[in-house]
Amino acid sequence: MNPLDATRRMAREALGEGEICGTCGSRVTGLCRPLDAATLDDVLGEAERMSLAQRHMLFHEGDKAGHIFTLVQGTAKLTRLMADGREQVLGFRFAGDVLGYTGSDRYPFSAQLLTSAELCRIERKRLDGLLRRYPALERRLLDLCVQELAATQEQLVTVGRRTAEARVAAFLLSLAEAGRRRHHVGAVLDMPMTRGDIADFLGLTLETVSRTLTAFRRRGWIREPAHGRVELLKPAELVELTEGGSAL
Amino acid sequence: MNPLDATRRMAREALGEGEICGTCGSRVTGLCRPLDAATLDDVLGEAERMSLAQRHMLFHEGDKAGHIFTLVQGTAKLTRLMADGREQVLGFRFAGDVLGYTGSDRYPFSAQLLTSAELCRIERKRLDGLLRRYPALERRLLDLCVQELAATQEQLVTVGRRTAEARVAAFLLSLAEAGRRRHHVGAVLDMPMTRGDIADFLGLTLETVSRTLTAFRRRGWIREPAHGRVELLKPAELVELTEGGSAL
DNA sequence: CGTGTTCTTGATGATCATCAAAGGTGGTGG
DNA sequence: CCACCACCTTTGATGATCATCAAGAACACG
Repeated sequence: MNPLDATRRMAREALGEGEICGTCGSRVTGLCRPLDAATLDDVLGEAERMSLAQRHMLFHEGDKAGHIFTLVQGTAKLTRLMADGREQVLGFRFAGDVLGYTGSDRYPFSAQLLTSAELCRIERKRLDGLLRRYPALERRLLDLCVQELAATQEQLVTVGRRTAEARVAAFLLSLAEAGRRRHHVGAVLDMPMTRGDIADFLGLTLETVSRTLTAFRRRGWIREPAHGRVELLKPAELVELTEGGSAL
Repeated sequence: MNPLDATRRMAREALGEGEICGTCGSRVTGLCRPLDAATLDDVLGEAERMSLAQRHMLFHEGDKAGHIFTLVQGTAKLTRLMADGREQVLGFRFAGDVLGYTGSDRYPFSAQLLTSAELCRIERKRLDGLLRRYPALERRLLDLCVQELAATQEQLVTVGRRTAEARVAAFLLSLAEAGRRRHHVGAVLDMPMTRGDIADFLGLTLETVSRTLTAFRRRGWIREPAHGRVELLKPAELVELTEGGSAL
């Protein structure tokens, strides 16, 4: 008997919004969130679950876009490489996010895990078939794309018009927001990215990011109880910095 | 007799890729590009054509998202306002582009015309009905969204990791690229945006943009035969600047 | 022709990058 | 279990890039 059958049956039965899904995610987020039982069953039949180690490259910029991933557990960064070797981080992705959907047949950026991760992937051409059969899936993809676009535009404002301190503050707040979306409990956030990653995200150098974080720490605005963890002690101050920032 | 009938009949007959469409665009681009005759007929029945003057605000950030627009003729800028009044230009939009599709019920940014313009708009709830009836439309919207996302990511690289000169060069090249997409003929490009607009797009000040453009002019890389016009005389040099730029 | 807006150009200085080096941290293998 | 090594982080000193302030020139509009 196919080991998937049990989990599929489970999925078909437990399908409330954000419910647990045995095969595709700890909660039904990712692609599958709004699907009805029959559709989900079908989608899961085409999907493949996997565990990968920290630093694994899911795909490289320019690779053939063979799969769409949904991150079940863990964190990843999306990056574009410049001609001279420096990189721009386009964004970070967390549990429940979908990665690698493209219009063209090549990935326009790279995706690398920052932590070990669980994920679920589906072949691009299988997905195309599913999209044809289930318009709800296409709608879901459109919603996700619109959200990503909004987040990227927000990031453009941050990088284009804010001071170094305001950028770091905005980053910390976005971490907290991402935690909230994942129903994260507790005040301490995971921050698995290095200062270099953060710098490449914010258009700064790692030295500036480091200096800014220690400044925040000294002001009592944040706390770093362990490596890869932060707590925002004074979110209001961070927000104010973000808003008032006289950048240019 | 409804004056639309004639144009609709025309549209139904002439429907090759990029063909002329009497009601919705000088060419069938925008939303309607990949639609078959019956669908197009239906969509056009729900749409409304209009001419607007330079500087007209199509909508403001935070407004109720009542319409989706496709720009038939002219240029617009999309902007987000910061708390202190400065603005970030998220992008420029040209003939054939679609504006104002959102996941939420409010526009997340403002749209203002830089030139007088012709456009075609459709009510949001009518569009929703059409999307339900015609999956091809939803697919089209998804493709457009993916393209916008890619463009915004590219802009993030420009603003985050390039020098002032490289940013201006990238902007000029993107203008040329946009011209190409619209089958623009001739070497001289329209550039209806002010130095201030360009600065707000690139995360610079208008003075820096001005200085950089005069520098390019003095090097013989560009020419401005009239206000609101540019010609790229040495695109290769601009590309090199864009690539080699040691920014941070 | 006058007025408001946009553009250009200059002088000055702040922010943040660059270069440099030392202190931590985690991981690996002996 | 400890020691070593690679990588990440912190902190300092210096300077370049680009913002800011300022004023005049060119242009568009009524």
